[in-house]
Amino acid sequence: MDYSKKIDKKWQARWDKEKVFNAKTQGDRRPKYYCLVMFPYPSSELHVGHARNYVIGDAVSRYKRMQGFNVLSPIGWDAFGLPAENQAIKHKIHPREWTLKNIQRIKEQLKSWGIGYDWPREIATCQPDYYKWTQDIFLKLYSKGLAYRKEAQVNWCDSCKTVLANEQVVAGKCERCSSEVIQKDLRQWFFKITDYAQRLLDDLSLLGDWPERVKLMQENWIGKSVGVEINFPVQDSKTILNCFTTRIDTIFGATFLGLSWEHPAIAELIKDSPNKKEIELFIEKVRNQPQSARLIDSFQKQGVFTGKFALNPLNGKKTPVWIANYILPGYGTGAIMCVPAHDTRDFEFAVQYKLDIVEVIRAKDKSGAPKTVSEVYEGEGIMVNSGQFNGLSSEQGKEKISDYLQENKIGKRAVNYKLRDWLVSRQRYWGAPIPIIYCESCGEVAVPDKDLPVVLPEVKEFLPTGQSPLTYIDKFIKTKCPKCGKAARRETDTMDTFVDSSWYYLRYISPQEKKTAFVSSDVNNWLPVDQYIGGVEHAILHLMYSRFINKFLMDQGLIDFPEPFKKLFTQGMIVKDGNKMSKSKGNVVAPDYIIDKYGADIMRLYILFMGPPEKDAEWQDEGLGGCFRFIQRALKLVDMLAECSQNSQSQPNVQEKELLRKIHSTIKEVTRDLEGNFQFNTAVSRVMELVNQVYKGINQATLGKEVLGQAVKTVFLLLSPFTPHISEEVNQILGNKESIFKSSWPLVNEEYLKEEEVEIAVLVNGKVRDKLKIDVSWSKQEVEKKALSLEKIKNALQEKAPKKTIYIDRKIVNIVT
RNA sequence: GCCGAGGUGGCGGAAUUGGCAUACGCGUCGGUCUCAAAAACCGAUGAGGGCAACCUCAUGCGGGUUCAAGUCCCGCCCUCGGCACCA
Repeated sequence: MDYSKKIDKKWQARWDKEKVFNAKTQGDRRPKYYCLVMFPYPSSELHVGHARNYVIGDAVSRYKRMQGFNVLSPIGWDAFGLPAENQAIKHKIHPREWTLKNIQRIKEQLKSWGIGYDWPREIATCQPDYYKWTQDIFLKLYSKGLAYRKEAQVNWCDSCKTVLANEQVVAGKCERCSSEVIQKDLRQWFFKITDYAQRLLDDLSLLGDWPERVKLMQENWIGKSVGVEINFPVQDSKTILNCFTTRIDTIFGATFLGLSWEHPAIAELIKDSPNKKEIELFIEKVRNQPQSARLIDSFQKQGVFTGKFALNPLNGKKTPVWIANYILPGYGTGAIMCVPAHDTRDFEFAVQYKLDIVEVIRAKDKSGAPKTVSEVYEGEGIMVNSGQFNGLSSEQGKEKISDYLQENKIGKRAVNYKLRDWLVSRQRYWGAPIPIIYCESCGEVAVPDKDLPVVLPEVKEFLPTGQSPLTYIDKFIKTKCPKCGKAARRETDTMDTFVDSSWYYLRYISPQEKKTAFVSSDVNNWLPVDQYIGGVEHAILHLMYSRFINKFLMDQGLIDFPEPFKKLFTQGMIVKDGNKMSKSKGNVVAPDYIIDKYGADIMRLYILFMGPPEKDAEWQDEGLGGCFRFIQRALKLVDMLAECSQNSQSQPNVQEKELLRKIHSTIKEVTRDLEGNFQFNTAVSRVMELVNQVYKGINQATLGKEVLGQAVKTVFLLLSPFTPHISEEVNQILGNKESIFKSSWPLVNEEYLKEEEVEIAVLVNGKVRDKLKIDVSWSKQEVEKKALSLEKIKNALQEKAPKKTIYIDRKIVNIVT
């Protein structure tokens, strides 16, 4: 038989008609399995790199279906947001049009690859019946004080003309357009994700089936530090400087205090200073420095003395207060105690401005104050020059001093996180409007539930100006206050796309639901997602936001599971010529020509076969040819089977026995590959081996119809998650009426795996010298005796007497002299 | 700088977790078919040496443990990813 595109179309239509992929969320007795792929962002058509995600997801869901699970595999569109809007502007069309066009195109692509989705559950985040509920979740957060507006220094991309979340700034540049991100003081909307920092950290331990590296990335991003806050009173002033430190054991070495340039106490400290002008100039200079300037190695530590001294609360020592450019305003209290002897950053600063350096922690092999940066000891040790705490270890010192601070009310134990609140407002058009109204007399008012959704109005101009385009739509802005009925105006910012995608996996369960975002009881039955599949680029952004929203919804009693995604698989990128595929590099591999030349199954097979799915892989067109030849070879067996007239004997002959063993060992290994961490590449190669062995038997004309039939059937059953169209066709040719995906995954018959005779390696002093066929019933002594009688072994031994022999059952025998 | 992943033929990559390194595929070479080419099929293919049977050396480098190491331990080198003055 030949494989042609007709076969693809034929089976795609059949699957649709027979609703093979439409799950019943209620009343199905089979165990549920929710297989979710990260939904596509429709800003352009898909290439083979994208295809990997969907092909893997499809292979998993088809496999699980054959294993007897009630599988849910939905799809939708992450359809709001900057990339679509930017593309639309570039092509001079409305973002909606652009997006819907792409959705149409991608849908065709996914269908032509035979990816089996539950299409009636399709959702798009840009549709009012979806974003109504995004707004609803916003208001739920708002009512709990977890969505709030504040004036803050925020990341601003001047090319995209909008603010960005911390997570969307990569090395000081905009994640989307790579232009320099600057800091602006703006009034913006935030989600209080920091309230969940500890739980987001703790619950990583519930995620046993997540890749370790993703959990580590989240852990680092949350960045928990345990320490103390300590008060330094300033001389001749009412000001008290509160510093956070994780190394309170070094307090006696604090020779100066450092303030960030935004510290609120600065104005008070310098108000009478003769150098006021100079200090203000310095602050202005630092404030205007771009973020990326701090990332380069040559970044110069600079500072200015305030003229004030603070008193060390432990020894009363006078400590100069400086303002320094290396102290971050957004972390801790924005003020630190600086210990140059035990912190390289403080050391560099101290050297530059000739400040004191006092050793207070003695390392095993070092002593004395450091003279160069490399001598700075940052580890723990024994406390010295530390008054009553001398002789304690750092660990004991931390405890003792923390107690001392609490008792004397000059400080307290404290915890800090690097995680910042999630900035969710955007000054752009293509997003869900933030459902808030401003009233002169009532202030900030939530849009009542009955008025949702706040529909995104049609506009003609959506070019970014730094103001949301909605600002110019009078009809949209002008409204009435829901509380007092007076004239009021609407919030004009839209929400970050990551808000849309932080809950979509809940909507799939009841996508048409009109009364609520999701039906709790159904969601509780179907979630958490059993298998989530997507790119590692979402390790922090989407996956952290979703975990946060999930926890929030649990706290509201709306769902009963703490984590949304039980198991996570992050597939590697497909690269071409060593580079990520991109239009600008001109190295995009579009799937159309592959489908045209070879058909969908060959592309699917190659994508799965090209390498371990979690690793990056280099696309090579030649690899497709290999998969094509393999399928041709396998299909030829179907014809050979039809023509085979050789009836099997009642007892299988030697080759048939071997083939039966191979069939069942292949089932066993392929199943193990799929059950483990989706080792599709080895699964495919094992089926290739099986086919190779069938050919050996056929060439020797030793295979009867019965065994050959079993082999052919097994080959295509095992391949069916990977090459579904071909497998369906063969399944039909073999006389089955039902879809192969309604049949069950083959089972191993252990009987066939039993061997009477095996070949083992015979080693002399660890080196293989010969092979030996043994009967599995033989004892060690018998094997040893046989091995010693081999010519090659005698030669290798050269008359030396064996000292001992190691026999590993059915594997090797090693003779040691 | 800190954290993580990895380094195996000409290439993509296997190796049941300490037990026959290089499965499977690509590529290359040789053969069959053909006027010829392509396709297809069959065979060979880690490196070096030898007429040969065979021998020696090979999993980034250097040590170690073991009857046995790609796999375990110690010390380096290199590549890729994340974070980046977080006190």
